[in-house]
Amino acid sequence: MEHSLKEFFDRALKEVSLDCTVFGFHEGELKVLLLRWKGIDGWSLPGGHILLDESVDDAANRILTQRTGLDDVFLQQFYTFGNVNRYVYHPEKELLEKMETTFGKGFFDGIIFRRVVSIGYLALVEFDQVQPTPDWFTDECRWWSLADVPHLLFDHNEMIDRALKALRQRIRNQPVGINLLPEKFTMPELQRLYETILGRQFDRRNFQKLLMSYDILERLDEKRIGAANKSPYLYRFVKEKYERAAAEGVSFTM
Amino acid sequence: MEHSLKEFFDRALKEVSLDCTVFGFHEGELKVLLLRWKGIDGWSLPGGHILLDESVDDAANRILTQRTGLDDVFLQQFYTFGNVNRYVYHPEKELLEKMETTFGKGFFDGIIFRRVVSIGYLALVEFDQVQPTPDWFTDECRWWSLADVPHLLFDHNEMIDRALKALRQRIRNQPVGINLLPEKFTMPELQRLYETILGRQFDRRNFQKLLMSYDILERLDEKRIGAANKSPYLYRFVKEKYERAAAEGVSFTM
DNA sequence: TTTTCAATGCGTAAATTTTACACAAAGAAA
DNA sequence: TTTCTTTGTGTAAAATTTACGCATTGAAAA
Repeated sequence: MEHSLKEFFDRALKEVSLDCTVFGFHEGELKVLLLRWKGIDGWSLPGGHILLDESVDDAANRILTQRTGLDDVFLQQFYTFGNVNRYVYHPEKELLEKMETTFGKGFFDGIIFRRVVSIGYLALVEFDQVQPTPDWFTDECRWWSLADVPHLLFDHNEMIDRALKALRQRIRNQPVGINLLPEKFTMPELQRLYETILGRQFDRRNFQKLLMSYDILERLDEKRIGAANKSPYLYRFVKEKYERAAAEGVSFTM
Repeated sequence: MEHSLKEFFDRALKEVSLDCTVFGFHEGELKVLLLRWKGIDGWSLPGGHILLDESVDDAANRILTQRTGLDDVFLQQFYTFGNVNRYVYHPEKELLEKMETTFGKGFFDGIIFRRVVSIGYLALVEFDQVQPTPDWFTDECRWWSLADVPHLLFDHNEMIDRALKALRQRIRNQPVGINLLPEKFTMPELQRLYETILGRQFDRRNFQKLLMSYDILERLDEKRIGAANKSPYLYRFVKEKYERAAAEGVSFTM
């Protein structure tokens, strides 16, 4: 990493940033990945700036890989945030001062942030596969339940709200489960995922009927054992069929 | 207008721009508003840069008003374009040289465009109400039928493609007609608008049934006379009801 | 070992929504 | 007056979505 921001921004865009809302699904809850900044006491979404020779999509993938250790995940732009007062939640000046305390006087020399527009990306990852990795800028990297998300820096609470709305829209046309669940899962687990994202309950039998009608799932000869009830079958997505469905679009009508 | 770009960019973001795909509906066709640049022989979407004290949405409205003379129109962000090679279609260097020929040597002094990310906006306007107004940068301002759109500067052809896709999606959840049609219109006119946008035909009777079921249209006691056939009734959107429907979302299921 | 309890697997009937379709009437033009 | 094109209207069939019950499984409790 460079010793000064200036060196970094000689290679990157200053007025545009990119923030990822990373969703995971664990113990029947939707979680979001947040970072605690070094030096200042505040949480935010993982984000970063775009290198000059890198497309915005590439930048999103790079940042996500650096942050979660994951590659090749669902990652789509959903909205670009450009309010004048995006920084109002934590005045920039105060923030810069605190960071200079941490990183040393002169850290910001040659750099003036006039204003930053941020491109919001929505990422869906398999919770168990993620290795949250705090970096040079970050003290801590943690999953939060949506309900518990604290007051974040900048406009990042608004970003999460919009990301969730975007997710709710996209789940209706794309078979999103493959991105949030492990390789093998039961039908009730898949249903709980849908119920959690959409905030509604579905009829067990109708849900199974609809999902199977997409012809993207395969029932395995294995069952999940251990619980005090009838053991449910395990399913998995059939990759080729899934990809065709994702391209053509499904319609989740419940 | 400033005499140098530098003066302008002292007050505006350089690395972010904004381009509007402005759709209008005329003679049963979907049209898009394009500009021909002064100095260089090329067409593009109307766009511009964002002032430092102006939100991105405000900038879009300002640019659109300057360009079309219209205020208070449907205007929504749909995608942000950030490929490294966005300018590949018309190499920036060549473009700058031509512009210096037109605007005078030194026009670009103090300004280096490293790279520009552009936020795409979708605008829907009433064709007859628009007064296309070429500005200082622009030789000509003209409506083009979608099928006839020429090869545009930068990635603007791709922008129109994506804007149309976005429009097709949004027409399914928002009663978009009000933005593209004049105050009063006939049911066949409304149907033709939907058919044009979606590129499909609908049954006349089912279309009327569905649109009336939204409870946002009012049939007037007037008819459109003049054509060699039975005179169709005129309809109009009932504003309050329309706004409630737009907020809650309709579902155009055909 | 037996019983209990909670969750799963499976199929059919009812309700709702979407699609298909035909004929009479209006109005300008021939 | 006739012709021609387009509009206004309602109902039946098809498809989709919703509602719902019972037998079975497997761990835990008795």
